[in-house]
Amino acid sequence: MRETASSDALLSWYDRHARQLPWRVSPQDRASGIKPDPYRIWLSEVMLQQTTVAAVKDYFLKFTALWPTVRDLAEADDAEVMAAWAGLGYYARARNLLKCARVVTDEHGGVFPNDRDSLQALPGIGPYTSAAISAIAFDLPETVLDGNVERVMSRIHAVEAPLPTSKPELMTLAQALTPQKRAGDYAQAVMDLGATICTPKSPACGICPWLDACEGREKGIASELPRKLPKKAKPTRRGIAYVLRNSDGAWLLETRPDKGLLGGMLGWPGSDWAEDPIPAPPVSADWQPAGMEVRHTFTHFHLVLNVMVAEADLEPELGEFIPHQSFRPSDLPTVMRKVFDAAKHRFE
DNA sequence: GAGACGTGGAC
DNA sequence: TGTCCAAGTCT
Repeated sequence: MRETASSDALLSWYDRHARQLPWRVSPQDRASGIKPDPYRIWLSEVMLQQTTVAAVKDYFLKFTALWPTVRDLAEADDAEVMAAWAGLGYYARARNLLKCARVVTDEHGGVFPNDRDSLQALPGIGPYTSAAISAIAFDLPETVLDGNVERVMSRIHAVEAPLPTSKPELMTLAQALTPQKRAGDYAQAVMDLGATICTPKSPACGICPWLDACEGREKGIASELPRKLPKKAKPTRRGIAYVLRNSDGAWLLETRPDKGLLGGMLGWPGSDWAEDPIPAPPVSADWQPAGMEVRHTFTHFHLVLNVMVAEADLEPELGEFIPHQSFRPSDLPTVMRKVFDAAKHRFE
């Protein structure tokens, strides 16, 4: 006879096995009355959207060191924030992060609202993040439904319908398990379970606190769940990137338009990215191939970039020369950093 | 509601 | 090398 999954069983496991994370208040500290800082919870949740804990840690520490409060972040320069986010991906998050910090500072007196609807009205905060902040920062009994919770719910209830069709059903199941007390600990507990025990491949069912309640395990299909609709194949696009240095050693870069791919980020001038790109050098110069092409895969296409290099002092129509001293490759999104790595040996 | 939107690590 | 995936949101 299968047992019933209980939030108490999971909370008991969490009390012993909670991960220590830079933004987290441990269950023991919570019990002694320590409350999380909503700013840090919000920042961590935005960074964690579609991003691994390992990748987020250093960025979180850097951001909180540079901007300790939401007001500090609201007053920051856009370019500095985008540069600090470089490498973390999904750059709309950084643009919305700044918008959100400024709305919270200007319209909410620098205090994050503590209800879901107000939170979800803020830029970059959707259904998941509003629930996560409500639960983790304010201990409100909201139900978080992220990829972890979807996987855990689909397994313990053996939901065989594929995502995203099954999402409403998984939400109903998740809500039924959400306790009224210790909502913040519970939300983090179920996500920790998904991240450390109930993993996508080879789940560690033997040490799962919900082992005896898991219908997927009983049926022997836990590791196959959740089922997902097949993905579409990625097309390959091509492009040309132009790396130009002037006689002062400055590099020609441009800030990309806010909308679209790598929006708001620094990058090398280039052609369009298409099946058959049209060359578009930023200035007339003696362009030479760098000798290496750059390969990079985005979420929905593969990119092969031809890298061209030149030295010239002509004033370009687009972009600006960034002085040698203030140019940091780490300020670039990864694909643009790869372009620099492919080009730089030609300037040595 | 389906597609756009990044990256690095695991296998 | 290729595929999958990770605390989603926006349009």
